[in-house]
Amino acid sequence: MGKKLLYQKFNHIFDEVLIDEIGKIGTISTFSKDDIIIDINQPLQYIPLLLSGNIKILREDNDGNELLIYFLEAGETCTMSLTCCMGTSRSKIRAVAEKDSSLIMIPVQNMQTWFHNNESWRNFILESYQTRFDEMLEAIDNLAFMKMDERLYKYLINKVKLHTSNIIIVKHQDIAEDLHTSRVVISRLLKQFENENKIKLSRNKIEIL
Amino acid sequence: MGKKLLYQKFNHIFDEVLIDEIGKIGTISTFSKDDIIIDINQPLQYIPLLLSGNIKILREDNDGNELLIYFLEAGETCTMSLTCCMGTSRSKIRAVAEKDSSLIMIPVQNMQTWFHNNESWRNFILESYQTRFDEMLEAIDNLAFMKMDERLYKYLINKVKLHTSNIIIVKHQDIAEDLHTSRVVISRLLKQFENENKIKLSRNKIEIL
DNA sequence: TAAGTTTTGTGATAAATGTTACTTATACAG
DNA sequence: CTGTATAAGTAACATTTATCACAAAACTTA
Repeated sequence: MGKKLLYQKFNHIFDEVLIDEIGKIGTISTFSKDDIIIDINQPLQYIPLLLSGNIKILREDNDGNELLIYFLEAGETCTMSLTCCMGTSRSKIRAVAEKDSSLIMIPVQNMQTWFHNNESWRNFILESYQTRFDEMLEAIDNLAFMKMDERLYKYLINKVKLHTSNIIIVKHQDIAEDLHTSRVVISRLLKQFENENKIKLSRNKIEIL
Repeated sequence: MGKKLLYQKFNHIFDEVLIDEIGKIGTISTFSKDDIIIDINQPLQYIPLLLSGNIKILREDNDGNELLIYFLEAGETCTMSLTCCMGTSRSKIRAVAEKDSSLIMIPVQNMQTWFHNNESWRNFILESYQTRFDEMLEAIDNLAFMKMDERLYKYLINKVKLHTSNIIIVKHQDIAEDLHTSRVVISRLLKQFENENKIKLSRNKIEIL
């Protein structure tokens, strides 16, 4: 089942030899919504490829406050902790399942071998870095050039795309944590959006109009 | 002369075959302080390797306001616009010479060939991505978790390291542009640092104590 | 040497965000 | 069905940052 998903999602990225090898070596893992997949400072022994679901990548400050950097989606380039590509031992980010997700975990040792021996893996790694790099640039832009209301609205639009639904189930507190701000600020801005007919609010639920 | 620098800076990173080839194909360019090396939306046809000097990498918002993302230094991994590694046609960042710098420009076509044929180049590219990725994470942390005074102080410390001098020649307006804030805010914070005996101020000059 | 220009510092005010407290509404558990 | 817990909205106030205006000091140019 998982191997089937692997083929389905990656057959246009990896050559068949590599897919077979990944299928043999990799371990399928499933995570429920809100499960921590990788934690900060956790030793990295696997490269996870996302088969289904989606994942949010977070940074943490010295006081334990978090910030969402970007979301990962299935089927797309989904190297999560890019430090693992280099065999660096500990994660600098936290990966949390945004919804129920399944991944195939590949032992890190193979990464280097494939990197030298397999052209499709090399291209995949390079493309993953590039995609992540672009998303980091976007995260920097959001923080440096946007006010909180703009960041919030963009966040809501991203959630809608991710869940392919105009209604997102989320608490104001959760949004505040992702955006590294206070719950009151988020409640105020959301109310303002409602007054501007951009969204409709209910408890635990936001509908983007 | 430039070829000598190339050997000196990169002989422990690249194998000899690659260094020779870079020396043959590459064009040495020199830039003066404040020269624009790569501009935003500029078509990318070369991969620049930094031989000497240092460079600052900037983002720009829709109104033309800039933000410093990170500095590049010579001899270290110095892939500047990582998009060029993928043959992406236009730059998303602006690269400006922080001090007089020299670079060797490699036509982009070779990048892909070497990437598949040369292990030392592959390792170099991978390591460059990783280094830049770490610096982007740091830029995100600075923006999300730090107040302007902390960012400013860190900026000053970085400048000191870059120029290997406790005295940096810079205008308040330039700092304000790098940190994407207003000149008045920077002048006030610097004055406060002086009052706290962290720095000593003169016109066009700051000495870190 | 004087005039002009540039840089810096300060004051006043505004806007954005953060924090604390509290009330109200809604969902959940027994 | 009721009590409790949780989530959301609002008020008041504080802090940080941004903007505008202007004066003073220092540097440059003629």
